[in-house]
Amino acid sequence: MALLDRSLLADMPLFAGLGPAALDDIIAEARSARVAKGATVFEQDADATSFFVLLHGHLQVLRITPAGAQVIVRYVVPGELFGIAVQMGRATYPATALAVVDSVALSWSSIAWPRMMERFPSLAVGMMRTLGQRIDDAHGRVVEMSTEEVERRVAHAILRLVKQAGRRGDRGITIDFPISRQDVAEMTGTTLHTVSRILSGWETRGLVEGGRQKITVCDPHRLFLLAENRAE
Amino acid sequence: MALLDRSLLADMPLFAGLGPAALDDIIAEARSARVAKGATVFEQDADATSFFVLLHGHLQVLRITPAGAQVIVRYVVPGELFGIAVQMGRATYPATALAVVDSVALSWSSIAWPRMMERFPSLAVGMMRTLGQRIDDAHGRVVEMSTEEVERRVAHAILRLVKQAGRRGDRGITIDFPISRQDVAEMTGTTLHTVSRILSGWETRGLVEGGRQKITVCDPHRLFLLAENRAE
DNA sequence: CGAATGGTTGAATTGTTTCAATGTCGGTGG
DNA sequence: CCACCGACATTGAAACAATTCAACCATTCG
Repeated sequence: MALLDRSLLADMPLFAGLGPAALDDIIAEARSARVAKGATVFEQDADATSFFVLLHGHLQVLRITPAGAQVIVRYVVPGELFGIAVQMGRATYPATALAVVDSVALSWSSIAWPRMMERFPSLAVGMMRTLGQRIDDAHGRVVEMSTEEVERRVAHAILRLVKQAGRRGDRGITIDFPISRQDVAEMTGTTLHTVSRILSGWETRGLVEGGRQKITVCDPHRLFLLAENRAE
Repeated sequence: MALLDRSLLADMPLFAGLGPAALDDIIAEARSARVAKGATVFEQDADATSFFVLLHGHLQVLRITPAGAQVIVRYVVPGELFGIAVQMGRATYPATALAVVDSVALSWSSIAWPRMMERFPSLAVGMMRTLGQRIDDAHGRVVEMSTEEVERRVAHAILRLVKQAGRRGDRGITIDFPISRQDVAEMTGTTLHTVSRILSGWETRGLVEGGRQKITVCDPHRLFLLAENRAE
């Protein structure tokens, strides 16, 4: 495997403002690990022994309710932090991180965090920004679920995924990892049946193109208008 | 008005671990302000010039959508931080804070925060804890809205309010500030009609007692079972 | 090739909203 | 002090969006 290099961290918001020497110090403490598709990096309620940065691949972060229902909290894309339970003052992970494709992550021991933060106080600022961003996203989702009906929620979810992980193709922009109707349902609080009907409807109207665990958005602008409920 | 005293901050998680001298320093920079019932402390999208601690009273934090729908993000109870947009790396407040009863808040200038944090690094840790708690709450709510039907969401919301702001009376535990059916609807993503029907139903069964802008929980345990969907 | 996983689509059902009407409480002003 | 107005609440009936139930098809993979 290639040697770990500070360039991996250089353009992450959390590490912005740190010099090369600092980045070298920080990366010297990191370990990297492969995660096979379908494997978990950590599981809900397990001891939060590490925190992570995704280098390669895509993860689902999901919560499972006592009743057994799954909810996808977010998708992690390369360059993002995840598993930051310690920083949140928690002893255990609040959710499970599952690789949806073969992935690679960098990890640091949780107990290293206080020391890192002491040496580089800007890490605390960056972490608060990250946490703040997550709060904002989560509140945005609460607002969405409170005020919008299913079709528009699905439209917003798809557009978010396209933005994060869209790959341009000749028929439109495709979400760059396998995603099932069930997954979309678990992101939007509905059933796979409803998602299937909605996507079929859109396909008829030329907005998207479906496929097994695949979604291609052919007309992002019209989908956006639909999501915002402005005419159509 | 009474002089500001460090004891106001002493038992807040954010300031835990700071000595008397530090608390004196911090409170010396604070200003206090009365907020009349119905007035706002700050409004959504306004410049985040200050951050706050509630000393007395109760606030609603609400988001308004472009379409005009309101969603109550949370209720602020005495001792809690609010308006911490700067710490989240934002220039503007993401929501509006509205006093539901006459209230008193302590405030600090946003520009004082970096200096405070530099002098007392434990503030950063405490703030990350607070932010983490908010993320957890918000995700919990997303899960709830994704997986539970309205009646149980309303039950959970009422139980949370009772826990935060319940006042023991002879007929049960009453929520200690005026709260309408519409408010409960805006917390749970439903309509005031549905909330009214649900509360009426509960009243018939002896679980709660209603009233104008008033909710008294007579049988918290049975309401809890209903919220958890375990028998009834 | 067979089994498993993912997807589609009709039909029936249901929880919730929408529409509408009416009632009640509390404060304000004549 | 009482009348009236506005805000809050209740409750029926109709409409509807989404779920549930069910059957079936397609694709992938071992």
